[in-house]
Amino acid sequence: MTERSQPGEDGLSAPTLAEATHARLRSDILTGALRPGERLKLEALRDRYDVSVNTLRETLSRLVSEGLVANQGQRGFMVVAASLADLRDITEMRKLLECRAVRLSVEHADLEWESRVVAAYHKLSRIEEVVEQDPGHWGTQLELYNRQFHNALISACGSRWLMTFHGVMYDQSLRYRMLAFRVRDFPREQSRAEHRALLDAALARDAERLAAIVAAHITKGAELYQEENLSPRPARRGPKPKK
Amino acid sequence: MTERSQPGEDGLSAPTLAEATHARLRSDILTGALRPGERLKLEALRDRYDVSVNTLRETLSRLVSEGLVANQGQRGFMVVAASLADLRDITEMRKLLECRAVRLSVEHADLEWESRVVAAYHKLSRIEEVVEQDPGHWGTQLELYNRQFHNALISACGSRWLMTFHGVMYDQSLRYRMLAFRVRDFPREQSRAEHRALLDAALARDAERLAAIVAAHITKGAELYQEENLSPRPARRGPKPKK
DNA sequence: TAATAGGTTATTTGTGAAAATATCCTATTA
DNA sequence: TAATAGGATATTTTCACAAATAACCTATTA
Repeated sequence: MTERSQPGEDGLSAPTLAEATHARLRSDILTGALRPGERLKLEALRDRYDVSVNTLRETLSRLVSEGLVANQGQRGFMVVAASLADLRDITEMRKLLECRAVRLSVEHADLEWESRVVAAYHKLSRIEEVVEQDPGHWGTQLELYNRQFHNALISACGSRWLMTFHGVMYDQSLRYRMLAFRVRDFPREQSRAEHRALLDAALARDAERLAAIVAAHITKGAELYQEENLSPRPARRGPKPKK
Repeated sequence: MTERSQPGEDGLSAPTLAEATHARLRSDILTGALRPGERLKLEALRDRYDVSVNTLRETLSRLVSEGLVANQGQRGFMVVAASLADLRDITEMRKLLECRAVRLSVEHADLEWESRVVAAYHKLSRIEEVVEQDPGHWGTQLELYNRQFHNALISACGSRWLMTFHGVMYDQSLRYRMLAFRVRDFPREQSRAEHRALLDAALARDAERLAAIVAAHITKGAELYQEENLSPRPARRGPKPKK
């Protein structure tokens, strides 16, 4: 067996192997290392992640509930397919949730919230500068700070469920963003300007303006991805699609 | 080993034991047979459901993602606690989602949708009559038809994710309803009147009115449950709460 | 040549038991 | 008496292997 992780390095690391595997698989799906529609054979995954089949099964079951893996009956697991219709659905849903959340956040705003927003913006802004000059290499770090900024904006909404559902939608949209990453370059300048506008609106505690910018930001973000590298069939080799 | 289920009785029954167990556990949590905060020891569950520990683990992991079970670290699983704050959160969330969904449904309305709504209302209405005279015995059937009616109302919204999230919130609110079932009698007449109003508004395709009634319906439903039989601690017997 | 039946392989599903970890009880000491 | 250390028990976590099922290939027939 592989050695267990350090007993509590940062106090928050997941001590169980199953949780660690869950995070790894999830990450591999979100980054596109595991492509949409790809079949997830247990033995192959066992080799790749070096854990037992049962642990994988537990992990995959959780990912099914999170909408990242599909399970159809007795024919195993696969990465959920990607489609333009799905992307549209996710985009609309994320707009609904995030707009509502920022409105609530402004309602309940306090100094703590403001500070979190400012701090998150600072990190994001800095990494954006770095990426500007060395694109490609710091992509994942930028994505992390991007998420943390959006999370900070809604962090005072006071609804655990709203945060949860928003997180799911953010993950889903992130996957589509990652799938398109290699094809088109992201319009960084425009994105930076919008983040700045979000910060300003938040500090001004202008809920309407904030929600409007959020909606526009999300819409624009989603418009970039066309169906170019979404679908790829998992390469069914059997000539028997069964009717 | 226990025998497997019939190979496809109604064409929709889950063929795998894990899925069946998932449904059973989920049902037991929603009906309150497993109380909030109750510790879910694997061996005890193994006896109760007659499946192996691994299958249970898979099942429980899925329920964690669905927000019905909590998992804290290496200390096993438990039914998620219930609280008034959580109920309020769920109620607001369900209002947001269901109102949006009925509005979209009216937008995309067609004859198929209308028929589904009418059919679901008919079933619900009939079982309501039955329950009126023999309360208590047909409770679960009423809950089933209630859910199907609400599902029919939003079934034309065109958003898979909206349906999914609404389903989660409906489950959660159902759990609270079931927890309060033994204490207070449900105001059946008022509920019936509201269902009738929902049907009328749907057939009139009046989105605004429909959304307004939905919001009121959900709010009233949630106001009934006070914190009487929510919390019950799982009876920690160890005197060492560790700081 | 197309289609089907049979057997073979690949994959999933489920079980029991071992290792790791937490919890609990008891006795010893200050 | 209170508190701590040590060992015993209970529980979770993980694995390796067996049964059940689906996928695949080949040969035989119409």
